[in-house]
Amino acid sequence: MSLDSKRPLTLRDVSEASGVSEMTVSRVLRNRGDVSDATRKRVLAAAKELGYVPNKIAGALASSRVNLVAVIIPSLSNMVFPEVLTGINQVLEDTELQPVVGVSDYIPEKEERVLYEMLSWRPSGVIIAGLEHSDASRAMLRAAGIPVVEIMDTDGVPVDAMVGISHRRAGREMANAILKAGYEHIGFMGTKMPLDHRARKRFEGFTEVLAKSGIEIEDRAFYSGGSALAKGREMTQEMLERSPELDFLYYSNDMIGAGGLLYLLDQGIDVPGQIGLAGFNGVELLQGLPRRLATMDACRLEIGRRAAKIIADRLAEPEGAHSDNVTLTPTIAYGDTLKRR
Amino acid sequence: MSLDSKRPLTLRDVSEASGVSEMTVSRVLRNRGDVSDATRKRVLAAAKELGYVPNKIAGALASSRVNLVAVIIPSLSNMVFPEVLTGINQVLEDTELQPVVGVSDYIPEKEERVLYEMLSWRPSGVIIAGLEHSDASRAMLRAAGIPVVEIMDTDGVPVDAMVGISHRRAGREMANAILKAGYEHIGFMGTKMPLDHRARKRFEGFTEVLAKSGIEIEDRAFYSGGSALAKGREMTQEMLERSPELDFLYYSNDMIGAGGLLYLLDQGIDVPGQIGLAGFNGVELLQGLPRRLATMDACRLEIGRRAAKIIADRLAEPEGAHSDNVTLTPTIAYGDTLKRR
DNA sequence: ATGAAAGCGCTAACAA
DNA sequence: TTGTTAGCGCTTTCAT
Repeated sequence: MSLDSKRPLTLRDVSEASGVSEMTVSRVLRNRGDVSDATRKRVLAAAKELGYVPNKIAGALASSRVNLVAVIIPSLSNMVFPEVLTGINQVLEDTELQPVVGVSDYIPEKEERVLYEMLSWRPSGVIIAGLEHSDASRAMLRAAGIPVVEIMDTDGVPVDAMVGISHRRAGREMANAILKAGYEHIGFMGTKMPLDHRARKRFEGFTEVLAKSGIEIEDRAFYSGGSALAKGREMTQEMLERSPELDFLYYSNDMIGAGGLLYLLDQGIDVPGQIGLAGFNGVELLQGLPRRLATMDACRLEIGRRAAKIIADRLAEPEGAHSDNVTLTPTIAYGDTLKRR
Repeated sequence: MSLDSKRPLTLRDVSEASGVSEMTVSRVLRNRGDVSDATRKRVLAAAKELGYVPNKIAGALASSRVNLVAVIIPSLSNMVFPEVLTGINQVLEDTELQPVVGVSDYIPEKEERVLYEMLSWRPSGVIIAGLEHSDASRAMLRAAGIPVVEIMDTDGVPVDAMVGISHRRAGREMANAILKAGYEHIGFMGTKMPLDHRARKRFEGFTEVLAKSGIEIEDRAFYSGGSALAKGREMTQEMLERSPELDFLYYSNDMIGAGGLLYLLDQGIDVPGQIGLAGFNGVELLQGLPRRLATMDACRLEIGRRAAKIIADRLAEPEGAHSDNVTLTPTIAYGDTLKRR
């Protein structure tokens, strides 16, 4: 039974309850140094009996070691970032490190605030989405003196390390595949997110390749808010009514692409004969659709794993001359909505 | 420019750079007490110039105040918990409080570990999913001496406060609606998760009502892993081949329900005439489907908001005789897959 | 194998 | 308005 005092328990309480010095209690609780089996047992018993929970704040201050890894991502509400977190978790679970997640909502100022807030807890490392940050944020990252891994994107220069894919290249490859398949009248749909740099880069790579063949995007639409699947449906209908000549629709993410696909199937339109479709991300959801949408994997899980690995390795071996820039190269999944060749 | 030393900056550095005592610097940085405008400016300038980031660890230890709220949820990989987090965030954003998320993967031992880990940072409050926890977890929650809100479920006794819906009632209501609509041969599909107590309670409520009408579930199937949409598809096909007499399928979540719906539409089966369908959660995704699946909202956003509100209020006003048990009552969304009456 | 002393970087409480 | 003095609860370091 625990004493029902209001004051949280301290090492001292355990020390008194077990008749052992605070120092020894501390050693037992951290499995450090030599402690006789007898005292170890007494201490453990006392701690459990009291229901003692160590105070990491005091511990961290004294040891100036904090096993926290700050993870900053733009959003939790599309499946992509949770999957990155899963990857990070998988790797950190085998270490002492604990991820702590902050969300920036794609807003640089908010990212800056969140970063500041997290750095003030003196984490051992930072994993942060994207290569674009405010000057202040970049300065903080550099000044923190801890491993920093920028993830998702490799089209740019990292503060320290980076793990991701080239979204520009992803856009280019999809454009090439589409042209090779013979499509010529292309529409684009995406999110209304000027600050989603990865979507922007994909788009840039995409149009760049089209331009080389003298082709331009013939119609485009952007949405914000609401159910992506429903928006994909609506936007597709509207776009095809507006631009019936289109023979290919490129979506900036799989969810709206799936919405478009469902709409076209509803309408009995021949996919990919009459109209081809492609999305981006390789979300699991697509497996359950009546046809598999063409897409490109964003390597989310792997990115999370590699990033966490870099942090863990650096902390374990602070010496090594680390140059950790990992570019993963996803390939196109043609599915059933993009003619092959 | 910051001095490129390896040692992190301290208040003392700012104090020296600005020629003001540490105490006054501290006051400026926290907007506390009276500080002349002149010194305030000097301090702020010095801090910015150096790129000082306060050390919350030291601050928290000294003040024994930590504006962290521990949030413990079973998973990030279905849309339900991220949405709860959104609600929590919305409310906490207007306060000093910061949510910190831990994931238990539906495993009590892991929940216990995560809780222990989080409590060791001495948060100001805890929001934790579910009412079922290990004895040790419950003991920790009680002993922590901070506000604890158990969320999602209200079928049980909370340690302190709770916010959620009655899943048993949700199951009962759906069963009633199904019976009233005249369906009699019912199949059930769900996740293979003995530890998802909310799904279990819905199922219990569901079968309880059926039993009163002398009806039993005639077939059932459970899945784990993989794309829920795809699993819903497969399981539905298999079940109907096995049990062609079924005229209603009740799914434990909307994703597998959506998979089933897509399958039935593919097959040209009359929904809800020949077969009725219902899921659970009210996920946004359903809006984009060719037919709207019948479902019941889990009130995710509202649960998050109310829980955060309770924590914030208690901390603002530690006196009030709080008895915070909030039961939200979702209603059935009939959609297009459940006959009305 | 165990203990004592000092101090991590900050803030509460009081003094000037 | 500003500064001084004691810790917060632990761990480091050194002694025993």
